[in-house]
Amino acid sequence: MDKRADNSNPGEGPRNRPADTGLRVYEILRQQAIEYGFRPGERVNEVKLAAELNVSRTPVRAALNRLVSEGLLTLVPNKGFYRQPIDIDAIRSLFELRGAIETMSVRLFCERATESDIEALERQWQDFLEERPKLAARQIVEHDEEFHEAIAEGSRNSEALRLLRDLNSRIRFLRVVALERDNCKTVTSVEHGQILAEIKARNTDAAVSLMSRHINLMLGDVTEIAREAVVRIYLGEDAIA
Amino acid sequence: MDKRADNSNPGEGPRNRPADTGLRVYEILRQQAIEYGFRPGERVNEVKLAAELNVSRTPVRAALNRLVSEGLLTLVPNKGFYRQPIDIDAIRSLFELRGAIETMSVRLFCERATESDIEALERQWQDFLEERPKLAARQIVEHDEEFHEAIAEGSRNSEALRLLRDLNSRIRFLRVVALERDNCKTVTSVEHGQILAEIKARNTDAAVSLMSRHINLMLGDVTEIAREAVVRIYLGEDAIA
DNA sequence: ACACTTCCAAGTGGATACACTTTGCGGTAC
DNA sequence: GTACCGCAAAGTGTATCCACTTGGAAGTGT
Repeated sequence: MDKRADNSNPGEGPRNRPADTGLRVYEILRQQAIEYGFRPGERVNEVKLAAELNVSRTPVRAALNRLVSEGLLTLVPNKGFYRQPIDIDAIRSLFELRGAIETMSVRLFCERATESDIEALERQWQDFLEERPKLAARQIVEHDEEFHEAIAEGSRNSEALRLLRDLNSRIRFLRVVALERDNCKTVTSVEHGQILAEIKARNTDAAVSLMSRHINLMLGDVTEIAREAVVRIYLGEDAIA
Repeated sequence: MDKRADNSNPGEGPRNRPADTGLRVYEILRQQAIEYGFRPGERVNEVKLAAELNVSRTPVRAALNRLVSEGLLTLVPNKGFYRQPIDIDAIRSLFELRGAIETMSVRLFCERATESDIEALERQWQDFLEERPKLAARQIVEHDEEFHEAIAEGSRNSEALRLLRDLNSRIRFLRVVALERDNCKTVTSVEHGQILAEIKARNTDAAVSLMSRHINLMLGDVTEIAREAVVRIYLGEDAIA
């Protein structure tokens, strides 16, 4: 049976564009991996995935291969792909690494950003301030990521930006969990305001040290956060309540 | 025709272990990409590669997909895989990024390394000192990478180590070219010695600033190095002489 | 009852088949 | 001579097929 959608009838319709199923599958699986739709340590069943997505195993395998290089999965020969387990050391490493990237970024941003870069950053920050009360934890984290990624972008270092996006997606789940656990008591936006002020004054060192503190705040709680995350993964959303 | 090796005759031989062709192909192609066996910007022909390696397109595509996520290739839908072009800004970004990782690593190394970590590092450095005169540029670069990777390892940050290895392989070619151009005038090992001394004294700040200088040395010449690299890629080894 | 072997189902890894897209070349109309 | 059309070769993207590995359940002997 042809698994492809029902537009096999001739005459009209946008026709099959098989070329983009690859991208589509990749994005779905990436999202699923990030959100721990695959449980940590769990084996990923290619056949089942292919069936769920109504495609063959080929694009599934292509996507999984890429996710291996992104650090989300591992591949055990003759066994298959496994979601990377939650490893406290690895998580700590990721947060530390993010700290190093961000401090570099803010330093370079101070040196290289144009006035309009700074204006854009400030506008983004103010929009966030307004919207924040209405937002769920996950959206707050995403906005936070955008702020930091904007800085990385203004730092004119394309590789740092790329890496930061990677790191962010790998720790997003944990940050959301942490934020929900704290009942959103985190003061992200205030600190962003302070950093912004120093950036505007081009006080590189002050901005860098603020950023460093801002990022490393979470390092102490990594173990607790990871524990909470495991609960969430295995018991679902409402386990917290 | 069956492309597999001639051990199809029954009775003996280690039999086909088709499982590891995937890994083999991946490593070969990765090496080839790193060394610019694929020219920058060039399209990678899957069929030709598969034929050269005597495998089908499947493992080739798997490897290429992973190399996309490693930043060595890009994928253009319906066109194919392309070797990432040599882009001055991207290269500068990579060197900057490496600087950030290395300074973090040496800082954490000073804080976390055991005495035996330090002893091992020193032994490694001295071995390098002895061998260095006999070594070609490429081997020198590889030894240099090992020194820095040992520091990253001692910093107890697995992700930084992983990333550093990635970055190193992506800039290795350029570093080899730079070293050959300079007629090996670079004073890597002396600087390594200085860094080592500060590490042994656990002078974190001094070690960090030495490292920072050590890494950023090359940043100024990036444009020149890239130009030289292009010559090498297109004209072969002896173009320099 | 327990250990050992055998065999089968599930699943991965690789090869091949096939559909679609791109591209360059040659022919034709103007 | 030039612009356009169409066709065919080359090559990518997906599906399917087959070989091999793994793991476990059922069966057998002690």
